[in-house]
Amino acid sequence: MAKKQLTDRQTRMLDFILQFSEENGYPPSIRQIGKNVGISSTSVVNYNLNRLVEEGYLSRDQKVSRGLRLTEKFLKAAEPLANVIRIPKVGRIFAGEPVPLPSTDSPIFGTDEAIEITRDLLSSTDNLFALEVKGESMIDAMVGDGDIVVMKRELDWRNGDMVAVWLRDKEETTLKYIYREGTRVRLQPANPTMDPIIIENPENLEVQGKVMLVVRQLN
Amino acid sequence: MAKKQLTDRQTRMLDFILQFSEENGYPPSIRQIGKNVGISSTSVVNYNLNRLVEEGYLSRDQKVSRGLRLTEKFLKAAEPLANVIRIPKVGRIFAGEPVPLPSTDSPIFGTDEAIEITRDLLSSTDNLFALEVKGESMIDAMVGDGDIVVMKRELDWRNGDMVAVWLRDKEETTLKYIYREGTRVRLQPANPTMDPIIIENPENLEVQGKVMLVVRQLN
DNA sequence: CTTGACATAGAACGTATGTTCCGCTAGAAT
DNA sequence: ATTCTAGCGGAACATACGTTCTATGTCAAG
Repeated sequence: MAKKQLTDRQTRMLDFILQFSEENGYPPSIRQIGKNVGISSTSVVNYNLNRLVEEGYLSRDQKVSRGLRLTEKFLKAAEPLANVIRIPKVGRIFAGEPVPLPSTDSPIFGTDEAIEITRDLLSSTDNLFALEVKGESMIDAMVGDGDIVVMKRELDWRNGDMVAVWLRDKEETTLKYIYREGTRVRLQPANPTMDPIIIENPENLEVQGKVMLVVRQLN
Repeated sequence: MAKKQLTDRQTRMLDFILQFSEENGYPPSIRQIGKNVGISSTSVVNYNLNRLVEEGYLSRDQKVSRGLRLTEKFLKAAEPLANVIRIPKVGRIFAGEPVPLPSTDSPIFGTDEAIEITRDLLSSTDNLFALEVKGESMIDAMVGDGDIVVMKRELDWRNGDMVAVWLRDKEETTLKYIYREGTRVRLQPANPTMDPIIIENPENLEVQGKVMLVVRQLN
C-alpha cells in the first residue's frame, strides 16, 4: 500500500467515478471516464485505474465492463462518516460481581450481540462496550432493571465522571459520580436525595469503566 | 404503472439484481442474470427486464452494459428501511407544566432540533417526539435532569405502559407506569422503593403520551 | 550523454454484452 | 376450429468495452 500523492487526474477520476455511480446506479466505463476527465486514450485511463487500485482507492474486476468499485478507504474519506456505530454487548452488570469487560484482543465482530447507536449521542466512539443492567441494585444511579449502559474502557478518570467501580471490601459493583478529594475518593449517587460514599483507602476501589450513555427501552 | 403480479422469475431477478449489486458494487449483466435465475436465453432475460421496467421496478439505459438500476419503489419495498430515524425535539418537560405536544399538523421537518435514534431501539416509529427533562422532579421515574425521553403521541394506553400524565388537581406532570384498577387508576413509580399514587377520579388525569425510550448522555 | 521509470497517446484486437429476429408452445379469446 | 397474445429458447448480429502493443515525451539518476 503505497501512500503516494495522487495526481490531479487521478483525483478527478475518483470524483467522477463517485459522482457517476451515484447518478446512474452503476460505474462508468473506461471511455466515459476518459471523456470526462479529458483523456483521449483508453489505455491511459486503464493505466491510471490500475494506479488507483495499487493505492487502494478502488478495486477492479478484470474483463468485466464497468467492473470497478470504490474501496471503503476512499468512501470513508469522502463520506462525512457513517452516523451509526455498533457497540458490542458483552454481558450483564449487577451489584454482586465486577463488570464483565471485553477481552482486549477481541475484535468488534465475533460478538454476535450488539446495539446500534447514532454517533451524535456519544462524545467518543473508541473502546465502547455495552452492558445490560440486571436487577434493581443500581437504583441510586437512576438505572433500573433492563437498562443498557454504554461504557468506555478507560484507565484514568476525571472528577465528575460517572464510572462503574468495584468495591473490593464490599465486593460490590456500583455506578457513581466520582470525585477525588485529597487522599480520599467520594462516590456520589446520581440521585441527589441519596448520600455519598466516602472511600478512605483508594486501594479498595477499582474503576472499571466510564459510563457514556444510559438507554432505557420501554415496551 | 401497471400493478400486475410479478411472475416467480421476475421476483427472483429482482432479488438477484439487488444481491449482486450489493456484493459487487455494480449491476449484473444480462447473461449473469440469466445464468443465476435459470434462463438460457438472453432474449428472455431482456424480455423480462423490459417487463419489470414497465411495472416500474427498475429503469434501464439502452445499449449500456449493466445499464440498469433499481427504482426507489422497489428499494423501499425490499430494504428493511433506513435504520436511523429523526425525532423532533419539541421542548422540555418538568413537573410544573403539561407536556408540550407537537402541533399535529407540523411536519417532521421544519423542526430544526431533532435527535437521531437507531430504529432497533424502538418498537414503533410513528408519532414520536422527544423532550428534554428539566430538573429533578422526575426522580421517582428514575429520570434525571438532562435526560431525553422519547414519547409517542397516542390516545389510548394499556396496563403497564409508562406514560406522561398531567394531574389536573395537583397541576403536575409526572412519568409513571399506569394501571387501570376498576374505576380507579394506579400510577406506579418506576423506582420500586416508592409508593404508588391512586387516582380515584380518572377525570383528574390526562395522559399526554407514552414513554418509549429514555436516553441519558453522560459528558 | 545514456538509461530507466513514469506518464501519455493512438491504434488494433478480442470478447463481453445488449439487441434483434425467427420459431415454438400454451392458453385465452373469437 | 382459428386467431391472438404472453412467455420462452436459440442463434446471429452489432458494438460497447476492456486489453494489449507500440510509440513518444519528460525527467531524474547513473
